[in-house]
Amino acid sequence: MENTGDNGCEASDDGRTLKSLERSFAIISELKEREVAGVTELANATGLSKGSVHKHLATLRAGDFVTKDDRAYRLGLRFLDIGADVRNQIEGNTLIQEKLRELAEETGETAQFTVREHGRAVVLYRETGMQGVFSKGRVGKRFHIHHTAAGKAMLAQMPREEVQRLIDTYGLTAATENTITTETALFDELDKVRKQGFAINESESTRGLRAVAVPIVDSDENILGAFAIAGPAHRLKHEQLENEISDLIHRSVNELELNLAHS
Amino acid sequence: MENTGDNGCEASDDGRTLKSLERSFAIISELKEREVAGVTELANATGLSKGSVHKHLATLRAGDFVTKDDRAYRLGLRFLDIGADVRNQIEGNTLIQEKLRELAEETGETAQFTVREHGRAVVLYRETGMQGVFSKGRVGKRFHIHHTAAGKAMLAQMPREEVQRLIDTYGLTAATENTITTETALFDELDKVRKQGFAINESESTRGLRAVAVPIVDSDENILGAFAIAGPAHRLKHEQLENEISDLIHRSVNELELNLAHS
DNA sequence: AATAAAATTCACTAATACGAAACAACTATG
DNA sequence: CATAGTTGTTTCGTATTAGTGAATTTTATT
Repeated sequence: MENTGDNGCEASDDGRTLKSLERSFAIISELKEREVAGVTELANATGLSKGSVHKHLATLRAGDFVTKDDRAYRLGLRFLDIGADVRNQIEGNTLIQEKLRELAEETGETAQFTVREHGRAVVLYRETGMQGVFSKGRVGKRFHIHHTAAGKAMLAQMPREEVQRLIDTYGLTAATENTITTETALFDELDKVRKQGFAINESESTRGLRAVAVPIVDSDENILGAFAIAGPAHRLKHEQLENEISDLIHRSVNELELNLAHS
Repeated sequence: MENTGDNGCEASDDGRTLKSLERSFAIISELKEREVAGVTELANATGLSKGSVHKHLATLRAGDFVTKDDRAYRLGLRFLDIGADVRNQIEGNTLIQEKLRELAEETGETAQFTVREHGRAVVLYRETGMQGVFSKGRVGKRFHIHHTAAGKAMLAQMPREEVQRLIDTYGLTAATENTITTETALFDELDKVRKQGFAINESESTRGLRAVAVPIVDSDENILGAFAIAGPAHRLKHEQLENEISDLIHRSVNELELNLAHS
């Protein structure tokens, strides 16, 4: 696995941020990767002293952000508590879940609702159909926005200069040999998406994974997110995605948009 | 709504914790309750200066724990990212979801998988059946352990002195007029639960809500959590819970325990 | 356009987070 | 069973830095 700098926790030395908090983030980050770790291990990983790491962990523990069994520290469920709360704050979340469920049932594949946050695409809800789980993309997972169908669907709704800004900030990193990595290719793709009304992901994030996505916008043209259906390339043929499946998603998105407008 | 001190974020003045981190927690806590807030509002709420709150928010923002639109600060999806990751670390999570789904489908009600963390019961997974959502208990939500069927199911599996310790630490706060609030009543109830093999919640956490729960233990007697079915009292009759539904959950739990033992 | 309010930046200082080392608790090993 | 070797926890002095309050910039309001 290449390090694309995903868990951005480099300490910044300008005086505009709290260093101690950043150190906590670093500890959390390391703990996330390791699932379970001890004080010494984390001290080595972060470059902090054992005593300091201990203090951080003790504080995080008091806030339920970290658990400790014996000498094994883990991340706690407070993150889920807050995360689920944040997720439930978006309007129409129950409706969104219902629609996803319909989609998952009708297609038998995985249906996802994705939003963007900063420059990333984040999967907020996920329902899997009968065909079972073809994972990648668990809830909460953050993707580079140009790697995913949902991401491209959202980008296509954004003004060109905003897309440009995202490119300038985050670049166009590759995930597979199919990933779009040049500006011109991306803008061409977004034009196509805009014309079609849906975006397709042809193994651009994971080899063997296909997906279609349709953007969701409210009456004020705000991008709320995107619905997507994803599955293994051997089950989901390209023509299916372009026809039946994109139609299904469109129908769901339209119904959702209508319902949201009346509330 | 009474303040039971749920979001425990009182600053402790012993030198064993990081004060600046605790202040961040306080800000996060306030932000969670308000959904959206500005610097001044948070400064007033926490008693910190505007400048300081700003610095905290800037740092949290850099870590994707907070988002800012215009002058509106909100909690970010990083919490969901980490939370979902923590949740997925528990063994057999896919199996658990499958079983919940079966249960939700068979009963038409809401099926939940709950674990304990520290003295609380936390809903980790949740599947809703056709009868629709009778909410309370979204994913990640933390309950006082004696308020819920799942909590009582887990307590019944714990050694008496550990239960005692929890009571001593957290007390037996009331949520409704049915909540068990005395030690003797609780221990009696746990005896009953142990004999029956399931726990019932008769409007002990929310008026009009009934639930049954069965504990899940592994081959080493470790308590992994509990499965529960919950729904409105008018749909779920007491006899149903004691008979058909508790049997259904038992079957699922047994299958799950078996599967977990072989891995 | 003018005024008000809120967010951000700045400089200074008191608070405190950090590191190093001592101490305690637990593991492994002979 | 004793001893050496880890690992976690606590203590303490000090350098760092987090916080305050005011100045400055930005955004909203009249």
